[in-house]
Amino acid sequence: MAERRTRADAVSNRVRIVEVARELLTTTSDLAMNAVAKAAGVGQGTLYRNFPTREALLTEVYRADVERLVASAPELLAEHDAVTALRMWLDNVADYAQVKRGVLAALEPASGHDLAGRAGPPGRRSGPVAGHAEPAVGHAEPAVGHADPTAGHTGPIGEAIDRLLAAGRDEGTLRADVDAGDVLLLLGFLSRPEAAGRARHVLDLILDGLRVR
Amino acid sequence: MAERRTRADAVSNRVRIVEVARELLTTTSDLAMNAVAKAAGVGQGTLYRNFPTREALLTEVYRADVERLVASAPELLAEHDAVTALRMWLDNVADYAQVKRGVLAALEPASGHDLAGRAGPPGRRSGPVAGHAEPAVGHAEPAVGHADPTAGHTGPIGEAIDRLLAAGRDEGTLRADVDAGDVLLLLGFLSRPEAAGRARHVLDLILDGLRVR
DNA sequence: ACCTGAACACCGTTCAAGT
DNA sequence: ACCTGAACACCGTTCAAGT
Repeated sequence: MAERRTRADAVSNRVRIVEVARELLTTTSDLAMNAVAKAAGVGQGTLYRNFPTREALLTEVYRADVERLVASAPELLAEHDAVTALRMWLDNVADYAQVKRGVLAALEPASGHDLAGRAGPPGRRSGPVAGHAEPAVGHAEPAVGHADPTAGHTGPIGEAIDRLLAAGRDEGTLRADVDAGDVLLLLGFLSRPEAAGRARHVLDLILDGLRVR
Repeated sequence: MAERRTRADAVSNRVRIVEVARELLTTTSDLAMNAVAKAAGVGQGTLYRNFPTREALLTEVYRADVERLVASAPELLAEHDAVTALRMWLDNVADYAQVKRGVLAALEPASGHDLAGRAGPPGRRSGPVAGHAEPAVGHAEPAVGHADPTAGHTGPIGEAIDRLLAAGRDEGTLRADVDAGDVLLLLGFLSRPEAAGRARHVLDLILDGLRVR
């Protein structure tokens, strides 16, 4: 008797939200939550129940792309040496960042709003403030303030990178003191608009720094 | 008869705004304009006349630090080879980014809001939308869409970097195909909170990529 | 079980009116 | 000449009330 079927309208709402969001992102890269709700023809509450954070929504929007990207890493490793595979994979990421204008940008931490208090006397103040769902690509759990031990769960993208790095380490062609977190930090430049024409070139520099001398 | 003295209250307002902003930035890294005006005890209009954009305000807040940073480049070059000088200079930048939490972050493009229209029937709609003053550090004039020719006026920081790069090029120790824009893009990682413990290490990787093999 | 939309607490920015 | 602050057009997020 468990596993009750979700209502049909609920399902269609969810997919419509994602579709609309994807479409809006081709134009705006900003993605105002209110705008998504309006464009999808649902109340804000519906939007928020389905996607408690903007990250959650973006994760869903780009899920297929991220999976493709992740899946390509072992495929490239099967046919090329690690350095070449890494290079090709990074080019894929760059292309992806190019096309999906603002994906990486949209997934950025969203800054402030975590000061807990605001000291507001009037109003609601009930649930937890928000709480960062896992981002689809790059930069997981900042754990603000203290450097977290166990360092790095960086999500599926991070695992793909680690696979490429490990292969290079085994070959002796990539530095052993580099992990996915380092690479993700370096890749952050792709989210900047100034990276437009230079992505390839900067990737050259990065890759050069990752190789053993 | 030109050069009329500015009113005393105007002057004190301006310096108070900057002081207050600097202080707020030690706590928040967010810097809401309204909050600055309130804390400084001035109307929003006064704030905006003095600093038409958030960048303009931040530039003023960090002017002294930026100048120090820029001035240190030739000093380092006088006493060390180019690679060492660059390395030390980058360490300085990292320290700076560490202490002034959110400087680089605060100076980021601020994303969207440039779609000109919004198609709003009611309301004002008068002056130009905004217009990006020059940032104090990193990433000048995106010129969204087209890769601008003449590539790179990257401000004083960019010039300091170019000086360091040129020295290395002359020595034959730094790659000739790298410019300040590349380095600024790579340095962007410093603005991410995840860079906290790893800044030095990632700088190692970057520097390695900049050296001739 | 799911939905809507008013309501709250914020933003940035402008501009009429004051001194 | 400079200032204030109300006002406008947005945000994100929550929650009472509906179906």
